[in-house]
Amino acid sequence: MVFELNYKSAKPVYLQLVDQVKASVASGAARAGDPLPSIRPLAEELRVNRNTIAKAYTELENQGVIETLPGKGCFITSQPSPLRKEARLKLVTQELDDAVIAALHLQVDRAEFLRLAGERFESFTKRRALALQD
Amino acid sequence: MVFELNYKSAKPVYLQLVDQVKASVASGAARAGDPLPSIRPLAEELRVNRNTIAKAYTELENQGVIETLPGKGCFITSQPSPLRKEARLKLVTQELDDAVIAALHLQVDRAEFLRLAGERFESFTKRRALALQD
DNA sequence: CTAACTGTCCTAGTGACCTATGACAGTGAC
DNA sequence: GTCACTGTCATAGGTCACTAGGACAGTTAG
Repeated sequence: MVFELNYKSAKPVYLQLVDQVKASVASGAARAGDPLPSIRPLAEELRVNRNTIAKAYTELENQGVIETLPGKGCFITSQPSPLRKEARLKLVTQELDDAVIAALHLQVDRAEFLRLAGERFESFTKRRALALQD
Repeated sequence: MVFELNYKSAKPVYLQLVDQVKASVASGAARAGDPLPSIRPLAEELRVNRNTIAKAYTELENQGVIETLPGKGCFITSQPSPLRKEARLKLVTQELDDAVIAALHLQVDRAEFLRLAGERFESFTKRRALALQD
């Protein structure tokens, strides 16, 4: 797993890590059972404090993306979301609304928006399919 | 313009205001030339400090959503984004990637994702069309 | 057992955010 | 001109998220 941090960003480092782990899982780069990098070495590599990594892992565990085995490490979970379909659609809708608002402010029309949406979805699912071949 | 603030949210109040103004513009509820509420009365109504509203308006002006006429107030701009099409598509793509990642984590498949995307886009454009009738 | 690793808890410093207040400049009605 | 409005700036103080370093408990290899 390769992380890229933007220390100047308004988004806290630990949330950047959360997003990147979730993106890795979505793209298939990380699969159920895969271990996450150990906190201390990763902190040293990224030049941040151990607790920053630990906070990211705690957040990922709360979201059900990873699980912690005491003394052994953190691992990607096989994750069926426990939420009802209604609740899951609502969460995706909120993300889509942000994208729609951005599109309307940036003069991106409906056709182009939907083309991009399909393109990006397939970008992730194709990468996931490739990763599953290994 | 009606604002709803969540004081417990992790998102700063001034950014909540920025998002809501941008959403109003996207939905047509606010149109070019429309005045924004004056800083002092709005601050009193929302029970926040004047500076919090001022910070939101400053951010909106930086983003080109509104403009300030000294001594008169703040107004929605007729806003063609100055960015090149390439740059605008990149920004929308980033928003869409967030939505795709959420969808994949929440077991929302491609068809449903694209259906939602079209539905939400039209939700905004329909409201905008209705607002233009007035 | 020791040693080296795993994640976790506790305490503390920094800075963003919000608040409060006063003072300032530009506009328009009178 | 005065007065009431507009947004802006400077200052100061309080709160909390974020980050940092030390000490701790569980696991595994030797």
